[in-house]
Amino acid sequence: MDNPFVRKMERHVRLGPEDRATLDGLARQHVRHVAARQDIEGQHSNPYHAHLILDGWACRYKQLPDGRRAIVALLLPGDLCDPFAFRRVRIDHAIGALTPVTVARITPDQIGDAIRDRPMVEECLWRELLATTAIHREWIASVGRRSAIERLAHLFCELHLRLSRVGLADGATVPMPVTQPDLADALGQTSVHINRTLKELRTSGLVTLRGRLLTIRDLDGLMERGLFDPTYLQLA
Amino acid sequence: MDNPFVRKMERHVRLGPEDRATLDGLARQHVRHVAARQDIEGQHSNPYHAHLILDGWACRYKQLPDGRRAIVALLLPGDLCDPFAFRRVRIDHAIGALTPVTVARITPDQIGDAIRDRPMVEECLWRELLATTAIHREWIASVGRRSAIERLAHLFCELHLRLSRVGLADGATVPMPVTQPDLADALGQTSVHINRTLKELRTSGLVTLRGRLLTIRDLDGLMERGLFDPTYLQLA
DNA sequence: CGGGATGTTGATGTGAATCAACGCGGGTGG
DNA sequence: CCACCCGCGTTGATTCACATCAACATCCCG
Repeated sequence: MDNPFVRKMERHVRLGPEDRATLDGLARQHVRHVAARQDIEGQHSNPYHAHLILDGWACRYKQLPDGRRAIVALLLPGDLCDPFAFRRVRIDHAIGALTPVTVARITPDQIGDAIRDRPMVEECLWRELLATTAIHREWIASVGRRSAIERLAHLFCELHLRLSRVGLADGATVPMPVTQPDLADALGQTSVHINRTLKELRTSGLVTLRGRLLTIRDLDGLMERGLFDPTYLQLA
Repeated sequence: MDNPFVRKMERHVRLGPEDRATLDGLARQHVRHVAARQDIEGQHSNPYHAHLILDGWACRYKQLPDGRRAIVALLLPGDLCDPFAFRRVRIDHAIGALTPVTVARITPDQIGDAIRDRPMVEECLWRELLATTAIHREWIASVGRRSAIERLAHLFCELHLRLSRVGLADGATVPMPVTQPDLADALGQTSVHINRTLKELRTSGLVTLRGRLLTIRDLDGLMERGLFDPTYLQLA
């Protein structure tokens, strides 16, 4: 009865009890565990199932021929790995677990049935995809035009907000179970420079990051530092 | 009877004559002209209409508080400016004309009716949105992990392919009606550096750019230089 | 036939990458 | 249970890709 996807969707659309039950049913069958650093979907695969993240963090990433890795999205509990799976398209990137991950595997048929029974489910899929594109656009702007410290501050604000929506933020403290090399590949930098930037955020009293927990000491200051405007995440 | 959106969609889905007529009808009413450098939608606006680009180039962009501009997408003929308009969401970015642009204005009702009459229309909207996200991801990888020359080469390959799909490429020659400052804001660089990079692509015999026309002298070489893998655009 | 936007080139500056070294911690195998 | 070791975090020295600053050429439009 407690599904991070439902928790997130309830912020945007009005779900009746049957809608909630249907969405919840989708996430109950075929629960699977994936170890950290394992792929959930390989690059250029043609996924048959959709996956909903129930616990843990994953990422979409592209591996360039010479080994460089670009993380193009972070997937948190409540996020759909493959909102396109039921369209049977070949994906252009891999999906990898950054931590141990629990996912629910959903077949195209299940989604089709759910949509037929409860049209609101399709509305949820649209919302989810629109939110994804909004986040993508913000990342493009970040990597293209924000400085190192602005990028990191912006990402922390984004993650704080996204985790709050699914009930995973404990006030100003949020889990941050990724390594500095992971952050580097997500922000288009090196882990060395992430480390220095992190230090700068710490010494300015904005955040502390210890033991895979991020504590935001000054949210307003952090938002200002990252030029963070939360409207893009509130597709309501 | 000649609509760039239809031309693009026919590469992905099988359209019957009625589908084609319906899609074409959407693009026939309320054709509007927008001058270069005018906004089609303002940042943070809450668009009521969807706009389909019939002619000219536009872009999605975000203006940072201090004036920096990030172009997060290029919109070519056949692209939908607001695949989300009929979901009534507030947008998080502006849409601006880069050249004089002709757009078709479409109301949510028209889209709703079209979907009800011809379910294939909704399929087309899904495809369009999925293609958009794939391009977004490629841009994130570009700006994050590709060098200046790789980025520019990659963008030229992308535009060549996208323009070909709507019949706007004349062999290896494609229109490129944007300024170097525009390219700079799209690739996260400065116009000065775009200029030098362009020179490098020219002296390596890969492309020439003159009079708003890009000629690709060596497509294979350009694709290699840009680490370009076209699968992401072929969501078929 | 101007004049402002755009393109081009050179000189110089700098933010972030690279290279390198070392501490630390947690997992693993002997 | 301990020793090892590999990945991660941290810091300093150096390099480099790209930004910035500046000057001038060129194009296009009115």
